[in-house]
Amino acid sequence: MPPQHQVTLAQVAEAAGVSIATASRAINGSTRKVSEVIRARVRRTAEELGYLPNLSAQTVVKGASPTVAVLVSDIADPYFSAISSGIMAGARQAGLMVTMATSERRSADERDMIRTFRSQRPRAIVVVGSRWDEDPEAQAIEEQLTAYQQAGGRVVMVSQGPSPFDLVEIQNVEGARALAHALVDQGGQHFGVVLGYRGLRTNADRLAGFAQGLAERGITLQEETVAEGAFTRDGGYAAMGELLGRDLELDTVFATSDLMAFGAGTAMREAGLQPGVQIGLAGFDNIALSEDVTPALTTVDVPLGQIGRHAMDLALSDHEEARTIEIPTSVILRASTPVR
Amino acid sequence: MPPQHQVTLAQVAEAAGVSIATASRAINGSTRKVSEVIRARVRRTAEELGYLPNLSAQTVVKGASPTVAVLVSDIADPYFSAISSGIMAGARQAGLMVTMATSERRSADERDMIRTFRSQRPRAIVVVGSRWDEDPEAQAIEEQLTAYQQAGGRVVMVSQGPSPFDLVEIQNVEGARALAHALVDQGGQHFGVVLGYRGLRTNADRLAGFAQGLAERGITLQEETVAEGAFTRDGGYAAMGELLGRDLELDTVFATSDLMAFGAGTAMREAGLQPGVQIGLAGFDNIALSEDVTPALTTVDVPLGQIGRHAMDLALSDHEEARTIEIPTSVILRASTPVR
DNA sequence: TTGAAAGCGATACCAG
DNA sequence: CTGGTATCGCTTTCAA
Repeated sequence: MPPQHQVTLAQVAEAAGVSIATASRAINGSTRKVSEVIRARVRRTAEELGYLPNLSAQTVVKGASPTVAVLVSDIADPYFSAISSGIMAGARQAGLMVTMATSERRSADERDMIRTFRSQRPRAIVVVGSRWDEDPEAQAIEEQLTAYQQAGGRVVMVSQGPSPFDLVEIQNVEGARALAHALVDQGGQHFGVVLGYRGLRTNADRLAGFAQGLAERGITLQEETVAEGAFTRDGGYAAMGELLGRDLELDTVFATSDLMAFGAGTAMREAGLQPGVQIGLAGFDNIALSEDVTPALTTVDVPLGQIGRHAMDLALSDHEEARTIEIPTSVILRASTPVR
Repeated sequence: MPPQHQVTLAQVAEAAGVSIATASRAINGSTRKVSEVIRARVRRTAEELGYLPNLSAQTVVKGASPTVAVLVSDIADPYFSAISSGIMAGARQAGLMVTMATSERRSADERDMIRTFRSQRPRAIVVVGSRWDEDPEAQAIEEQLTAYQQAGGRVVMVSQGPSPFDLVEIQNVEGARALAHALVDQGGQHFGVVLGYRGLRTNADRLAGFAQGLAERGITLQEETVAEGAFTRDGGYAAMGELLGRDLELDTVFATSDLMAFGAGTAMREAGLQPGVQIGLAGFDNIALSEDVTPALTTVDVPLGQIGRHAMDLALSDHEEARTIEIPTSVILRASTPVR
């Protein structure tokens, strides 16, 4: 790292003919006990010299940095980028910087990144993304976060509980269940599921909710009509291919994310099936483009931007007990699931 | 900001029975002149005590933080999130943290954010996104960046030149020109353009390239067949609506981004026109979902992830003169533009 | 109100 | 190789 020559507070003080202490107060003075005259003079001098406070120095003495650290699985995924967008908007309003890292869903990396975050002494750490069942790192991660919290930081998880930390919980089970009801009401009878990794709680919940919803309408979801794949567009494509290869009679397919649904839709078309015509297709998340595809995608709305905002609200609010904010989801029927 | 109680190096040193200096060397010692015995003991002690280095303290004395600051227009836009993803991958490899901010294309905010970035003493600042013509803040921004660079930081711009800084330049003109050729070769004759804000250089370039390409095939793009809108999905929808209202005879529409094309496509359908059948539709960027929509979108590929990587390469490489990396673009013909 | 000086946590130079 | 100490830039008592 090249050393960076910068104007320091001492130089400003000197140029303005005041003490460092006074200069400090004039520029960042919490309790403004500086005469207007001096205050103005110092500020003008700082401006002229191009002074910029050294955030790190401030952090060292204050003990915490005006920063919120965000860990997401994959920023290129519209689900995460939409949530991040909400977080960043909230952070900006609060005058905080955002430091961001992507884990690519590798929990060992996740653990390391949280360590690095802690080194930064951020005001809050927000972890966005589903937890894995039987994650060998889970405990280490929780310990890190707990230690951080005990040292005075705030931890916010975005995904699903239970969590000892603040939580923004997405109602995956309820949403999937409502979707199942709606699809049956539309006349669906033979359902398939394009499932993201089962080990990811989000997928497990969406699957369980969907199966439950079907059951409540007297339909049993068969295990052979469920194909698992990566929780990505490509995973959806592959899983749908597998489903097609099984030679089942499906009239409706539920993919556990919109992204997977897009991939699944392409696989359907390649097999000569038009989603929305010969076969129904539904997703989950209601990402921005789901209404622009043809046919527009039936899905479950998850208010992504709001989630980010709520996460920041929790991160900034000052409370003792861990809180949970429930995020309701709602079914959106579009052309990809025709009424039969 | 709540004070955060943390284990300090001094405590580790004390517990391990060595001096602070030795403890420092044992843990971060660049030139490892510490006996293995002591080194191991100190490290073990640090581990036991849960010591985490204070990054800010390190930054104060070293003069720069192990960080790269990234400014993008809008992280929810797949164009920017894909580039960011590349940047973050590169940063991680280099062991750098990423601090990120979104400007929402407001250049006054952009200026302020760059100031804040500078306060952080990052190793590099990467600015992603098209510049505005006649931007009143342009000079202030350039001054900020220049000052930062003179203080030893690296500046990388991602978009278009000319730039006094390192630059990752996307060949917008060439791409649009090649697209025009391809579309004419497919039999297109009456072209319309759904244009993002003209003031944004990216759009101006894409429009100019497209017009030039058409001209080279003997077709003059009429101004009345160009409709301008926000550089977003909604802008594309609105601009296409406007174009449709003008009652022109168009057989092919070029939108200056895929996102705008998606919006335009929806507007077309609402007007009873099937893209890819009655009318051709092409975009620009080749974002992830452009091949999953129906009909798959003809577009110009921009290797988004690579761009982020290249930006990091420039940010990390140590050179005197500003460099430019040209990013080639290539036409991808898909079903949204039928051969006539 | 203002200034002098004691830290904050860590690095690195200089002796030993 | 190890330790003492000046120093980084800034905030914050504590006096004046």
